[in-house]
Parts: sequence; structure tokens; C-alpha cells
Amino acid sequence: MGGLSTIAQAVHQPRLHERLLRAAGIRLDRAGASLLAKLDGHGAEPPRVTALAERLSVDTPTVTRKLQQLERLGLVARSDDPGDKRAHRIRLTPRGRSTLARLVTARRAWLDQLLGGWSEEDRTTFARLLERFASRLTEELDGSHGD
Amino acid sequence: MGGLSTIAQAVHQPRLHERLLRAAGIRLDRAGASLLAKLDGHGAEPPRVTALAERLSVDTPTVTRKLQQLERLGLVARSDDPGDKRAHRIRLTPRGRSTLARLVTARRAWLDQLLGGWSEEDRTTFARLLERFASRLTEELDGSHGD
DNA sequence: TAAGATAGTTGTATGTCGCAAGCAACTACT
DNA sequence: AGTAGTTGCTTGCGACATACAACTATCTTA
Repeated sequence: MGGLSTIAQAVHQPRLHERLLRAAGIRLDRAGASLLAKLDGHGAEPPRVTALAERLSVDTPTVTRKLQQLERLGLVARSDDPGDKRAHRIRLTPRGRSTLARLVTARRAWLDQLLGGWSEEDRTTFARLLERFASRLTEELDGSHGD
Repeated sequence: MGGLSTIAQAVHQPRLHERLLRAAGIRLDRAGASLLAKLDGHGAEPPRVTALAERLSVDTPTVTRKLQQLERLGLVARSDDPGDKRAHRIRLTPRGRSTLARLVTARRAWLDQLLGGWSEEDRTTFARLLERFASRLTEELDGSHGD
């Protein structure tokens, strides 16, 4: 099952990302893209820096700095947390939302292309197992903070 | 199918890697680990720097520098290419080979743990689809060098 | 044999990330 | 209310990853 490393490596490559994003007319680095993605659709309140760091499994300074960049680019905005003056709520700006939308579309198109010859059944199964594995993995990462 | 990004991200995380390798008693960074893995079992001649760069889909300077580190650590060795004085052949030292073996074992154990509750059938299917996807991806990467 | 290609290295810049340290605000305990 | 401890976020710093450009040595070819 060496495919896992291969895939992780490949999907993470700067080159690939560059190509994909450029094709979509988006100028955004990988970490920025991940962050944007985590800002989407979680119903209630916009998340805080800490919450984002946890979702991404990185530390807060990393998120802080990435947010500063994204803010400069006008893709995210921060508001004060009512009830805790230390905290900020992070949300997508309209521009951020549209960038994210284009990003998602581009990724999907790329995936569709890669899964070109696959049967509908294989695709579905793959998606299901991938999702299951991802959530297991996320659990694992979250669960072992205090190791 | 956002699981793909999640997985790529997770598997690539310094944190995770650190933990995994430390548990296995290995002191090696991610890129080093990837490089070692590509040095294994390809029958004939040991590969050259260029070949490694291609396999890893990174450029040659990256490989050169990583090799210098691995060489200092005594994990790889280089010999002159007979027939081309510019080129070098890169091979694992015994120590490199044993490090790699431990690495592979550690990864497998980690995977087994993650796939804990999975049926045998799901595991097999997942491995198969993952492999298929990985090789498609590799093709894609190789095929688009000259974009 | 000179022109161009190729193998590898070094120089330099950007991005990703962690740990340590710090400040401001919050919470709890007395 | 005051002090101690905790939490949310930021800044300082360093390590790693990787790209592009420029260079040297060697090989290939017309």
C-alpha cells in the first residue's frame, strides 16, 4: 500500500498546485488554499484562530501568519469576538468566497480528469473509503495532541 | 471528495511524521524518508541524481542537497558512473537499508492501526483503488513536464 | 573540433512550519 | 478586589522544502 505516500506526496507538490491554481486563474499558495477551505460552511459562528489551527492540525502562529496574508489579499476578514476581547472571528469576504469556489471547481475538474476511465461504481467506492480514511485520520491527529 | 486534500495534508504533516519516526527510533526528515524509499529495489543499476529527481517529481538541486545530508548521515553512498564521469550512482548503505526497513515497518504499523475497524474486503478494495489512483497520478505528473 | 546538450552543483529566494516568549484578557480562588 | 493561573493571539527565530538561475565538467554530434 505504498500508494498512500505517493498520493500524499503528489497532491502536496508545489508544482501540481501551481499548475492547478494557475489554470484556474487563482494566485494562492497551498497553505492559503487549505485555510480558505476550512473557513467554509460550518453553519454557526465564524471560527476563531485557535479553532482553525485545530482543524488544520497546525499551531496557532502558523494560522496567524497565514491569515495576515489572506487578509492583505482581501480574502478573509476578522471581527472581534463579542464576549472575549482576546479572540477574533474569521470569515471569508465575498472575494474570498468566490476564490474558494473557483478553487473547488478547479480541483473537482482535475479529479474528474484523473478518474477519467473509472466506472461509476469504483468512483463511488473510492470516494466513500477515502472519506472514511480521512475522518479516521483526522480523529487520530486530534486525539493525539497531548502525546 | 474533499477527503483527498485532507489525507494529503495529514500524511504530509511534520507533526505526524515526527511522531511516527520518533516512535520507530528514526531520526530523519520527510524529504529524506521519501528519498530513501525511492532508492529501494529497482533491480538493475543504482539510480542517478536525475533519475531520482524525476521519480520524486522535484528538481535536481533539491535531490543533490538532500543526498548530501543523507550521505553525511551515512545512509547513502555515491559511486562514479562507469562510462559517464559527470554522473553518479546512488545506493543505500547497509545502514540506510536498515533505516528504510524500520521506516517501512513503522508506516505499515501505523496504517494497520488506522485501518483497525475495516473489513478485509474494504482494505483490499481501498488498497487497489489507491494504487490505481496513485499510478494515474504519477503518469499525469510525468506526462506534463513540459507544460 | 566547436556548438550544443546533459549531469551535477552552488547561489538565492519563497513558502511552510514548529517552538519559545510575550502581551492582553479572561477565570478562579481567596 | 487582588493575585495567580489560563487562554487567545501575536511576534521572533530557526529548520526544512523546494523552485529557478547560473555555473562547471563532461559528453555528443555535425
